[in-house]
Amino acid sequence: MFVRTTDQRLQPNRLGDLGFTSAPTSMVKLSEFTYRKGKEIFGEKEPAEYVYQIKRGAVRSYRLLSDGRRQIGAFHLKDDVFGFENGENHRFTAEAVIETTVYLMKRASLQSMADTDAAISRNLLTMTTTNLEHAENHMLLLGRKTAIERVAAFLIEMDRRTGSNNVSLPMNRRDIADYLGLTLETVSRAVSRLYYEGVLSFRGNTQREIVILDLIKLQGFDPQG
Amino acid sequence: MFVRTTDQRLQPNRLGDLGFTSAPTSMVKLSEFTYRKGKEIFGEKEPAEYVYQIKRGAVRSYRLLSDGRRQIGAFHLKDDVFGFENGENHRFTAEAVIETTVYLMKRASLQSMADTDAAISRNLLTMTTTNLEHAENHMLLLGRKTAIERVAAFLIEMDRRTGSNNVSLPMNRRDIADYLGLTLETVSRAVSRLYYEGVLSFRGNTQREIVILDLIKLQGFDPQG
DNA sequence: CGATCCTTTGAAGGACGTCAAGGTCTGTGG
DNA sequence: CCACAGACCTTGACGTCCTTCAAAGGATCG
Repeated sequence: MFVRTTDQRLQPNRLGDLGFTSAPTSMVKLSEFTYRKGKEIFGEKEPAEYVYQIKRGAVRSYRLLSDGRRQIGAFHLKDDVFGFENGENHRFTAEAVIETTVYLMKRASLQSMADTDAAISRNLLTMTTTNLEHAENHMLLLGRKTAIERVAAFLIEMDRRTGSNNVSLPMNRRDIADYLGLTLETVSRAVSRLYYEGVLSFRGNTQREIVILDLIKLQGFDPQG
Repeated sequence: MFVRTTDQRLQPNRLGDLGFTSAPTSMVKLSEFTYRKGKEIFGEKEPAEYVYQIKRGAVRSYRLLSDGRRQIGAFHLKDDVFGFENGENHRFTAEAVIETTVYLMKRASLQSMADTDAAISRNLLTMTTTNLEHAENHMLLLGRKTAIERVAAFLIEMDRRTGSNNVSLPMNRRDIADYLGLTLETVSRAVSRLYYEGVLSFRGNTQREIVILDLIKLQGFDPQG
């Protein structure tokens, strides 16, 4: 039988209470914008003028080495907040993985709100801590897990974040590889192996629509803890 | 000639202004404690009762996989603050790398101080952001850098943090390896190579006392940026 | 000054990367 | 509706960087 946990507490960046959707609109001007697939939302080292929340779509945040090697630090999905910086500049480049609509908020407004509202200030700390926890987990993955373990961990993460065993991946194999510190071929081989082991199958006629058939067995591939 | 930057702004966790050393002692009870080499200061998932600042010594923070694979997330050196958690429990195990004396402060005291003092609250956010930036840099290293690049980056980091080209490493090769996502043999080979390339030499009769002879050349091994 | 820990170095193996080819899916224009 | 181009994915063969295994030479400390 198939068991699913519904615990959503670890969902990263879900912060409707940051002021994006619930704050008095009299205080905050809330606009939105749509980016086509592949378009850059902001670049590394650019001034951090806005904070974003995803209404629809998916975003990748990454850094590059001088020779083009890329490390994706996080994928941002529906409702996730991203682009918040404590300092002046962005530390990542953010791009739309697919067509993506975001809510925008001026960082300066958020800062001033935080100065007067201790609750918002605490939320900024909570949000940063959530990002830190994600990065800490990812360091363990990148430093010490094998290819199959990384791919399993990725699928488990996507399963948890979408809250469904029908995982629709917006990103391609190269994006996944650059998130997991692998090559796209190694990711492909790992997914194939999980398919042949009966852990997952594909839906429709694309390899991006994945059905987790056996979450317990999948978790057995990831030695977390 | 040998060039050195004196920019210390990125020094992680240096927070004398957190209340550890400069706050009115009438408000805060400040005690200290000494741990012998190898002793655990706190364990993963334990309640986060105290926040620590290093008076003397060095500390490693790490997480384990079930089969014993270890990822060290950070080394904490003199003046660094560590063990601060926004949540209830520690997310890492912390151990003294060598004999280490720390200042202790009750987390609850810090929390209550933050509630009344916005400056302290901002410092907590800044500290968490500093940790996040370090983790982000480390993800790039673990995901996309080669062995020699990782070791070079590590030596550059230690050089910067100690503010001296005479780097005295408190940790052994295994610790370095577990920080860099490598094996101790690979670290040893990389250090040897840098020695034979004239980038560094050793001081005294131990391999832990390293002299950076050519920081520019060393930086050439690390493709950061 | 002996026991233990740490580091280096060599040799061999393996996991993942690289290179290459072919298949599938999607969108577009005829 | 079909043809075609381009993007994406899989799979195989081979290469390589790092790990594993092993041994020997310091360094440290009782």
